[in-house]
Amino acid sequence: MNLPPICEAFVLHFGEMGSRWGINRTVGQIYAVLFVAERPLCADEVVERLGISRSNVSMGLKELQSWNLLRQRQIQGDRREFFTTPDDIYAIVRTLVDERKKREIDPTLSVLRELLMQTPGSDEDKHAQARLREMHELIELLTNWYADVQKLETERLIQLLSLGSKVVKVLELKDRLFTLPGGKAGNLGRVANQNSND
Amino acid sequence: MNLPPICEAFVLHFGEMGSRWGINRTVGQIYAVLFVAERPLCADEVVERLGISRSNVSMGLKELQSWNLLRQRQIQGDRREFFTTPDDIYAIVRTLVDERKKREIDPTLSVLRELLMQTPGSDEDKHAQARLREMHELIELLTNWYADVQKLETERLIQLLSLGSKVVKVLELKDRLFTLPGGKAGNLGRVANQNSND
DNA sequence: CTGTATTTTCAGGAAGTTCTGAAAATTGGA
DNA sequence: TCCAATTTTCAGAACTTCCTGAAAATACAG
Repeated sequence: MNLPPICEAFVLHFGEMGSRWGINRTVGQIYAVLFVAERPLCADEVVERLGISRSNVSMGLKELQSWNLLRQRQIQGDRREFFTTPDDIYAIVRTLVDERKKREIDPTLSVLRELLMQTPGSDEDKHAQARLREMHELIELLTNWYADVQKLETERLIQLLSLGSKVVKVLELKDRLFTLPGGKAGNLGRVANQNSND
Repeated sequence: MNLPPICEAFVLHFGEMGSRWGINRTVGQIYAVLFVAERPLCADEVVERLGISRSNVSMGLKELQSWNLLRQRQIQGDRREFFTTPDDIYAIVRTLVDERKKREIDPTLSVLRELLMQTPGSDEDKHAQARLREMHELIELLTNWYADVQKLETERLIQLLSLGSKVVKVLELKDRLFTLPGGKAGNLGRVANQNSND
C-alpha cells in the first residue's frame, strides 16, 4: 500500500469496517482512498495506492457507482476518468442511507405486507403474523421519520439532531401553553399523529 | 424446512437480509424462527424447523447470545435450555443498535481520534485529517443524538419519531414566542448547542 | 480506417466462510 | 460415584466470495 501513514491507517480501518457491512474490504478501501484524496483520482492511481489489480479496481468502482457514491470527472485532453467522493459528507451519508433503504428496507416492507395479507393456516402462522405486524409498524415508524427528516436542509437537520431528546421538553412546554386549563390533559399524542400535509 | 408457510417465508427473507449485513444466513434464520415462535424453543426444535445440523444451531445461538439478543429460560424438570427473543420489539432494536455501535462505531471513533492527534507528515495527510475531522464530527453528532434519544421511554420515543421534521416548526414557534421583539433574531442555535445537563 | 490508450469482462485459482459429523465436555439425577 | 441427556468443540468437506491476468471491448487521435 503506497500511501502516507494517516491515510493508510484510515484506509485499512475503513476496509475492515466495510467488510463487516455487506461491502467487501477492497471496495471499502477504494472508497476510503477517494475520500481522503486531495483531488479526483483515476483508476490507475487507485491501483498504485492500494497495490491491487487493475481489474479489481474496475469492479470496485462499478460497485460504488451502482451505489451512487461517486462523482466522475473528465479532465481536458485526458481520456481517463477521474473519481471522487462528494465533498459534502452529509450528502454521502444521505445517499448511503437511501440506497440501503432501497435495497434492504423496502423489499422487507413489501415481504411483510404480503405476508400480513395472507390468511394464516395455523395458530403458529397466526402468532407469526402478530409479530410481523409489530415489526412492520416499527419499520414504518422509522422510515417515515427518516423520509420526513431527510427533506430538511443540512443546517436544520444538525439543529434537530443536536437537540436530541430535549425536543420532548419543548413539546411539553408547548402543551402547557396551548392546553386550556380544564381542557384535556395534553395534545402531544394528537400532534404526533398528524400527517405531514401542512 | 419444517415450518408453516408464513413463518417459512419470513425466515427465508430474514436469513437473506442477515447475510447482507455482517450476520450469516443461518444465524439470521435462527433468530427469525425464535422471533415468530409462540413459545421458547430448545436447540433441537430449531434443528427440526430449519433442517440444519445440531452443531450449527449451537454455534448460531452462541453468536446471538454474544449480541445479547436472546432470553434463556429453564423449564422445571427439563435439562434443556429454551430460547426466545425479547417480547418487546423496541428492546430488540435498541440492543441491536447498541451492539453495532459498540462493535463498529466506537472503534471507528477511537481510530479517528487517534489519527487526528497525529502530526501530518505530508500535504496528503494534512488534507486527509481535514476529511477525517468532518467524519468524526458527523459520527459524534449522530451518536450523541442516539445516546440522548435512547434514554426516552418507548412511548415518548414513538411520539418524537412520529413528529419527524415537524419538530422544527415547534421550535420556530417557541422562538417566536420567547424572542422579545427587538431582541436577537432567534435562539434555535443556542438551544441546539446546550448540553444535556438539565 | 488503424493504432494506441484505456476500461471492462470473465474463467479459473486463491482465500475465506460456513456447515457437518464425530468426539469431548458438561450437567444433574440416581 | 456412574450414567445418560445435552451441549460444545473442532478438523476438514462443501460452498461462496474475491482477485487476478489475459482477452475482449471501447474510445478516440491521427
